[in-house]
Amino acid sequence: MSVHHNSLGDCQMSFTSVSGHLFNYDFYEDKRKWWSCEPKQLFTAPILQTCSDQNKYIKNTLEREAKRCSVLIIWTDCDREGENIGFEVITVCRAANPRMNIFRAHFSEITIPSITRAFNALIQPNKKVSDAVDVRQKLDLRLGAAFTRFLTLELQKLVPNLKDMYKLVSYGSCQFPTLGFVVDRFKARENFVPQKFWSIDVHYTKDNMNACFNWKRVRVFCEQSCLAVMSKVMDSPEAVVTHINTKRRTKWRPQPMDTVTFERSVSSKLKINAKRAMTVAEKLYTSGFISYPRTETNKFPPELNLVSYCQMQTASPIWGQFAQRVLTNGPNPRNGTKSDQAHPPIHPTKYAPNLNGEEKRIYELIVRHFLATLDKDAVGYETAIEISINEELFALNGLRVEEKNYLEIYTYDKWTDKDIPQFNQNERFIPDSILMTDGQTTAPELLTEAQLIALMEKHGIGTDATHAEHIEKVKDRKYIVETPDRRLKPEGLGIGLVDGYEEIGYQMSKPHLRAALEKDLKAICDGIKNPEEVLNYQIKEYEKVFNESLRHKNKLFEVVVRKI
DNA sequence: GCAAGGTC
Repeated sequence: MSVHHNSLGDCQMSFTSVSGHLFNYDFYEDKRKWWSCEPKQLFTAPILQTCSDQNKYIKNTLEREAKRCSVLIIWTDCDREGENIGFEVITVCRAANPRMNIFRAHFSEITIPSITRAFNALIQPNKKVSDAVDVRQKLDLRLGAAFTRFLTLELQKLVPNLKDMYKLVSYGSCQFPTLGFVVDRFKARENFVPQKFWSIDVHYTKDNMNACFNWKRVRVFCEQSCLAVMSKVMDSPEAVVTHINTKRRTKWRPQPMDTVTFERSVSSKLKINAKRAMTVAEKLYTSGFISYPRTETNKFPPELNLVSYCQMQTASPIWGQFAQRVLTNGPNPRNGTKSDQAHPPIHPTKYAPNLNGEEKRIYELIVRHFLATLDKDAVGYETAIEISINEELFALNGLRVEEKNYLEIYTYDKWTDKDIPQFNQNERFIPDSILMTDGQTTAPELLTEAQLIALMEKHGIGTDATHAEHIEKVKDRKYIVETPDRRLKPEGLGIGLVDGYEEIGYQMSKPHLRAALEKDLKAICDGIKNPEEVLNYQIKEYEKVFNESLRHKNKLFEVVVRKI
């Protein structure tokens, strides 16, 4: 937004917009061809900012408007990338009109109170935050280009028909850790050694119900000790009820939906991939049916008019009555604690009765989730019975769901009654049977997409907008595949790359490197570290890895080639 | 033919 006046009182304003970053870093022309230089040179080769043809129109608009205005107010998202985009706008406008006064609006959602508040409390743009993004951009470009060219070209030398199988072998600071998570789980599964265990179950039929009491020690890994307990129990097999305890239990309704929750829910509950989920969400957003789908916020801002969004849903023949009930009792959101200071949680913004297919299912999930967050937790009563047989303890748990509440709308969650017979304190009985059982521990399953996204978020790999893309990329590179039961399995090339780097002593596929960078970026934002120093340090560290890859390239690629 | 981050 630019203001055509010296003060912010009585003035004319003009609004214009950008669409993501205006500029992108790239190497100069002489280094863009893959064979133009040694990949190693890309660590130090000069780089420049380029503006795509599409973005040139936006740039022209900014320049034109800047010339007519005396004040510039930046209203980009109030997150790290948003601050950087703000500075791209500032650079363009200042070049067109050096006398401009520049301000930054700080707002966390687009509601009238929030916008008004931001306008009345304009601040200065934060260069430090923007600098941190510059460091990330430059580093990602240099590392990505250098390692990707190196890996691809070297491997092509060794495997002449590589091109038929893999169009390129890439490295990226997010791709590799994403791959690493998948490989880690695969290896945990491969290397898993099952362990035998033993347990004891007590069966007793009462009130026409077969009750199975579980051993309080759950299980032991030694057959002899289980046999010892078994013989003690059989010596005097009368059970006495030692405790009866009934407790109120609640099952919590979901928290407002952020992007990661959205992707994970769609992936696990609707069996639709995260990438596809985001594409559909994008479409629902641009059609006006849902709010902005890329958000890290899981609490509703007080200014958001939940009542009106709820009201819209009362038109539905399926969940209209539920929406009405939410309105009567609340709405009563179960807020989380995360906020990206840029967007509210994902919520429906319009009733959409005419959707079909995946759009319909995804919209329905968003609405059901939204209404569920505004309702009440489910309430149940858990009865725990404890019995003692010759001093050995066994337990039986029953559940009675008293109020389903949010579960009525959030049909993806299940919480069902478990009926058990009535018992009295000190009641004695002879069990129908006391059985020693055995089993063995089972290997962890391969990762699901939902689990992988959770890991990425936990370790700071990628952003809300990019998790799904990174997963898609490592699939596209043939580092991993999706199994028929929707689990992620590494392929030979993926395992080879991870092992190859470990072989020469670098954990390129572990999340620590990216996490360390994130920490440095935070330090730049907080003014503790200098951006140039961080950049130089990071480049040097990766250059070391690169040089070692060169020095040990035989060893590195020997491992890779063996696996493909 | 490279990255990751915006966004459509």
